[in-house]
Amino acid sequence: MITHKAKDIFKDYLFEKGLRNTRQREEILNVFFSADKHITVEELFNMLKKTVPGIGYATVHRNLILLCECGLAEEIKIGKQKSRYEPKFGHEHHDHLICMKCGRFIEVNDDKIEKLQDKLAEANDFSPVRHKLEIYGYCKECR
Amino acid sequence: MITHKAKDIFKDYLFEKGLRNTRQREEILNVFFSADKHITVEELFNMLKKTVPGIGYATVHRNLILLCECGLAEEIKIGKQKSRYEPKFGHEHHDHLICMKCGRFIEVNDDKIEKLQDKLAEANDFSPVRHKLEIYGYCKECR
DNA sequence: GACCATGATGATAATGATTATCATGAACAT
DNA sequence: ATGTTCATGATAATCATTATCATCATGGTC
Ligand SMILES: [Mn+2]
Ligand SMILES: [Mn+2]
Ligand SMILES: [Zn+2]
Ligand SMILES: [Zn+2]
Repeated sequence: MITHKAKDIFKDYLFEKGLRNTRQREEILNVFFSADKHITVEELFNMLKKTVPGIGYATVHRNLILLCECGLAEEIKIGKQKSRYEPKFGHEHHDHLICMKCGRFIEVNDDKIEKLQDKLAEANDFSPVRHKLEIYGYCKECR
Repeated sequence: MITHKAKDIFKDYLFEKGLRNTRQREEILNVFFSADKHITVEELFNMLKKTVPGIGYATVHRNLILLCECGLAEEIKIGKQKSRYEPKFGHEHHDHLICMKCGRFIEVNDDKIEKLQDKLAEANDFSPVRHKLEIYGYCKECR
């Protein structure tokens, strides 16, 4: 269920930037968070057509970008697949185990790895900002 | 300098698959390995036009895929950038530190991280096959 | 060397996700 | 209620990648 908190974050962001509340934006937020998975623009667009007939593909796309900007979503690009967006409210940083058969994403986190990454960057005179760790293989059901 | 070994690997692969040696294939291999960096199809295409006038873009693209198939190259996709290909002959597995300003790739490797990744996968009933670790930030010259 | 089957090439078009454009409609401060 | 300006939705543009296809070239055979 989508908390009021996420809605507030979005509304505050819109206000700050001088942007407007719209029926579409409300529904995009609702459906995106209720889906609660790594979703493509197209998938979200198709879901939204039921609640907001006539909604445009570009509107969904534009607002996913907006959600990313205010930290409520994150774009995930895997190889050549189309972009996916994951809800980020209340989600800590995590990495992904990606099943090469069924496509399932398992979200994981390992503090030791995170720390070693920082050390590795440091050792190369590199200031890390963010990182992406994806492990491809086969999940329990698929191996 | 490109060793005979890489050429042999390529030729053996072509023979196995019933494919043919061509002037274009020879030059693509030569130029790709002498460039020795993460290169796009377009960049390689432009370099090749000097040695093989009239060479086609599609030919370069097709043969980079071929080089990947026989293990002499690896495709690197970073976000929405166009695909890059890196020579893999004699290269061990490594990860990348990617400068968000100048675009430089620093190749790194950390055994501890590699081992922890396997443990992490194991702990999630996941059989890892390969992985991708990219750390984005700023290099020595750009921070 | 000539011949032939078939893969390779290069020009071009198709594809498809993403992004831009623009006329019209809607939000919201006054 | 009005006006300004942003948002929307339809549509087109973009652009890397991939497919198509007529023609050429390779490598095996005689
Ligand atoms: Mn991580
Ligand atoms: Mn690694
Ligand atoms: Zn699976
Ligand atoms: Zn740099």
